[in-house]
Amino acid sequence: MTEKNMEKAYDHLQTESDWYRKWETSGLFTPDSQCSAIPFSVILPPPNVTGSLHIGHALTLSLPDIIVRRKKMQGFNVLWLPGVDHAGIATQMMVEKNLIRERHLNKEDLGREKFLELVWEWKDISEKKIVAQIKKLGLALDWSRMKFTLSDEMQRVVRRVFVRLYREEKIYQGTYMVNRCPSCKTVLSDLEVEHKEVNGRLTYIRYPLRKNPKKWIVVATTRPETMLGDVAVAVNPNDSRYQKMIGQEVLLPLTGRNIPVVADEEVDKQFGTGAVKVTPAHDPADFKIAMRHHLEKIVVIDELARMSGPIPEKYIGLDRFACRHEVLNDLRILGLIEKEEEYTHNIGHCQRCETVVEPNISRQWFLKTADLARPAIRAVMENQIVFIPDKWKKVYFNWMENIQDWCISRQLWWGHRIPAYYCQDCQEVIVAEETPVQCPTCSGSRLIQDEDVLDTWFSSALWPFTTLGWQDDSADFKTFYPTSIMATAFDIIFFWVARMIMMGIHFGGAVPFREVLINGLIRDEKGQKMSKTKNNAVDPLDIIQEYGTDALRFTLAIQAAPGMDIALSINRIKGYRAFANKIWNASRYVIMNLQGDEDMEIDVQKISDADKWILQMLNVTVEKVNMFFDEYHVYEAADLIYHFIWDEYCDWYLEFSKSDLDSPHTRSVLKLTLFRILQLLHPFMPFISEEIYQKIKTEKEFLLQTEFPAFNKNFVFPEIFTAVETLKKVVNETRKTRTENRIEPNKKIPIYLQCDSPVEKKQMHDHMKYFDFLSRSLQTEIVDDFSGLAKGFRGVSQNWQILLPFTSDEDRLRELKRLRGEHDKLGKLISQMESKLSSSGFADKAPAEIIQNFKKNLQEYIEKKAKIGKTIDDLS
RNA sequence: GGGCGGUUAGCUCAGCUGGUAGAGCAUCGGUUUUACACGCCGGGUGUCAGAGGUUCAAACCCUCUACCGCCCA
Repeated sequence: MTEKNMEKAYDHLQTESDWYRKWETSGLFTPDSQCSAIPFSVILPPPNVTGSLHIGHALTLSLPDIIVRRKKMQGFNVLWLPGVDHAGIATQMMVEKNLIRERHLNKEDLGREKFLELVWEWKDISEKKIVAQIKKLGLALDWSRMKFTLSDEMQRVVRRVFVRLYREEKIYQGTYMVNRCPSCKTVLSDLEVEHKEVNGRLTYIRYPLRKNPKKWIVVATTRPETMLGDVAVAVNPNDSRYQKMIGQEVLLPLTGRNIPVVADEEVDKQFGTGAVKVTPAHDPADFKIAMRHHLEKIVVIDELARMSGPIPEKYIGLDRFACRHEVLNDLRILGLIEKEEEYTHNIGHCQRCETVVEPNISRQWFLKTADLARPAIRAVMENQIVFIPDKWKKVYFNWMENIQDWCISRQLWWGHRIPAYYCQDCQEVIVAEETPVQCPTCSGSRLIQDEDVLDTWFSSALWPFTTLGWQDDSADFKTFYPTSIMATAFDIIFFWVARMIMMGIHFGGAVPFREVLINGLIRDEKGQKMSKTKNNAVDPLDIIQEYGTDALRFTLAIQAAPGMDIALSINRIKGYRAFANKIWNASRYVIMNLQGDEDMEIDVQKISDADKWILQMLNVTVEKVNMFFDEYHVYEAADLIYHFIWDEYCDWYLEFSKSDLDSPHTRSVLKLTLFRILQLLHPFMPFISEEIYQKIKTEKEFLLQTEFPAFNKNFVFPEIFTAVETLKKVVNETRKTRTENRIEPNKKIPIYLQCDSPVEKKQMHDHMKYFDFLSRSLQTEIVDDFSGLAKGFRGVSQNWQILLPFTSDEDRLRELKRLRGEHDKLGKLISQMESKLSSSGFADKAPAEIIQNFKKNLQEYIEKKAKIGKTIDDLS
C-alpha cells in the first residue's frame, strides 16, 4: 500500500531532519571494496578548522555532490573522501587571540606543549561544527574515511615525504631574502603576500660626496628608515648624468659610514633621480644588486620590525614606522632632504593580518620547484588534466612558468614539525623520519629538533594520495588514485591545485585528478563580494533553516555556470522553495490518485496520446540532462529539469491526466514519470526526492540506489508528440483570445475550430476532451469553415483558426480594431522580410536551409495576413 | 608594468560551433477551477556599453575606446 496522506504544503524542516542519518547508518556513502564497477573518486581541499563553513563552501561542496550522486546512481564505485585542514597560521592566530582575550596570556606564557593542547581542543570543536554543517547540506561523503591534515598518520607521511625530498636535494636550507610578517611572527611564502596599492611619499635624500661634501647625489626612496642599512648607491651604467660618480664614495648621513656608488644594469633610469640607495638586507631587488657587487648586507630591522644592528643608539628599538619619522626629522635638520612628493605604489601585506610584510634575510627551508613544475605543466598541456572552464589553465601556466622556490618553514607551533635535528656538538644537520638518538657524525647525543613547522600547504600538496593510503601501498590507493574530479574556487588554484599536481605526479606516479572544476565566488544580490566587515555575508545554516537545503542547493546549482560568480538573492531562493512545494503538490496529486494496480512496465499499446507525449518529453529531457552532466554543465541540467517539471509535467501532463484517471495505464505512466522526476531531481534536491520516493518505493531502499534515468528507445512517438504540441498551442491561443476579450475565465462558452489539414483535424478530434477541459469549452465543434456561423473573436495558431462568438456589437468593434492593428503589423514585417530576400547576396550566398526556413516563415506570415484580411471584410 | 574577465529586459544573470534575443525575480491585468495562492491563466518590456571592420547575415569573430572587476609582479 502506498502512503497517501500528504500535507497540503511542503515542510522542508520535517523532511530534511532525518534522512541523512538513515543514509549514513545504511552505509550508503561508503564504496563497496568488492565492487568491480568503475571507480569514481573525489578528494577536495578540505575546509579548515578556523571556524565554520560559509556560503562559498556550500557552493564548492554542493556541485561535486550533485555530480557524485548521479555517478553513484549510474553504478560507479564512488568514493568522496571527507576531511578537515589544520590551517597553520590562521588557527594558531585565532587560538592566540582567544587566549589573550579570555585569560590575558600569551602563548609563550603557556609554553609550546600546553598551547598546542588548546589548539587541539579548538580543532575538535570546529571540526564538529563543520561536520554537522556538511551533513545539513546532505553531502554524500564517506565518513568512515575521514582524514585530518595533522593527524598522526599524516604527520608520519609528511615526515617521510620531507626526508625523501631532502635526499633528492629538492629540499634545502639556505639564507635568503624572505617575506616576514612581524605581527604573525613568521616568514611567509610569496603566495601569502598580497600586494595592495598604497598612497605613500617618495622622499629625495641628499647623500654628500666624500671628496666634496658640498656636492651630493640625490636618491629617492619610499622607506627612508632603511637608509641606516644602506651599503651603496646604484646608478644605471648607461646613465650619462652619473658617469663621473661611478666608483666614488658618498657619506651616508646619520651613520658616518662611507659607501660606494656602483653601476648596475637593473637600475631604472626613470625612477626618482635615477640613483637608488641599496639596502640589501631589506629589499629583494637590492639584495640582488648586493650579490652582484659583493656588498655587505647590514641588517637594521629585526624580526619584529624594530630597528636594530650597527646603527646610532637613538634609533635602536624603535618601530620601523616611528623610526621613519625620526630619520626624516633628523635629515631635515641637516638640510639633506631635497623634496618629497606623493607617490602611489604597491606594498606587500600579510594575507592573514594585513600587516605590511618586512623583507628579511634569514635561514629557512626551501623546496626547489623547477623540476617539479615541469611535468606538472606538461600534464595540463597534454590534457591529462583539464580545467573547466578552460581559461583557468592560462592562469595555471602563468604561475607555474614563473614559479619560484617555495619557502616552506614557518615560525609557528601549530603544524608539521620539521624533521631536522641539529647536533649540539658538531653542528651536523640530521634529517630523518624517526627521531635520532645519536649524531651519525660525532656520535654525540645532544640533538635538538628544528623549532619550525612546515607551511600548511606542504601537507595540502600531498592530500589526494596520502588520504588514500599511498604510504602503505593500500588497496584504496590502487583503486581510487588518480581521483576523478577536483572542484574548487579559483583562489585555490595555486595554494592547493597546482601543488597537488606537482606532488601527485612526483610521489603518486600520476596526475592526482583528471578534471578541475573551477566555480566562481558567491556575491550578494547586488554583486558585491561578501565579507564580515560589509556585513553582507550570509550563513548557509540560516538559509537552510528558512528555505531548506534542497532550495539552497538548487539555487546554487542552477546559477553555477562554470567559473561565473553567483549573485545570491533571497528572492531566487524563495523561488526554488516554491519549486519544492510545486514538486510536493504534483506528487501529492499523483499519489492521491494511485490505486495500487499500477505497473511501471509501460505497455505502449494501451496508453493515451498524452501519456506518449510526456514519455517522449521525458525521454528528450533525460537525454539532454545526461549530456549536460557529462560536460559538467550542471546548471543547464538543473534548468532543464526545472522547466520539464513545472512547464510540461505540471502545467500540461497532470492536467491532461485528469481526463484519463480511470485508466490504469495512465496511472502507471503517472507513477513512472513521477519516479523518473524524483531520480533526476535527487542529485540536486536529495531530501524532498527521497521523502516522496519512499511513498512510491520500488524494491530499492533508497533513491540513491536506483539507476539514474537514461534514454529509452521505446518511448519515441514523434507524430503523436507533434500533435499534442499543436493541441497545446491551440489551447494557448484560445486562452489568450478569451483573456484579451475579457471573457470571464470560468464561463463555459461554445468554441469553433477550423483547420485545412485532415490529419490534424483527426488528431484534434481524438484530443477533444483535453481541449474542452483546458480551454473551458461548453462544447467545441471542428468545422470546415466559419462562414455560416455567428460572428466572433478570432484567434490563429499555425494551421488552426479559432472562433469565439460575440455576445454584443461592442465585441465586434473591439475585435475589428485589434485585427486591423495586427494586419498592419504583419504587413510591415512581410515587406521587411521581402526586401531582405531580394537584397543582394542573401538569396545567393546564404545556405539553402536557412533560406528555405526564411521563405517558409514568410509564407506563413503572408497567409496569416490574408486570413486576417478576410476576417476583417467579414466583420465589417 | 604583465595577464585575464565583464558590460544583454526594472534587478540578478543565461545565450553551445555567427542565422531576427531567453530565464528567475519584479511588474501589470484576470482568477480562490476538486495537487498546489509557495498556486493558476494571460500581457508588456531590450539601439545586446560605444565606434569601426569582416560577412548575404554579428550579442557572438577582429580592431579601437570607455567604464567595472580580478590575478600576477
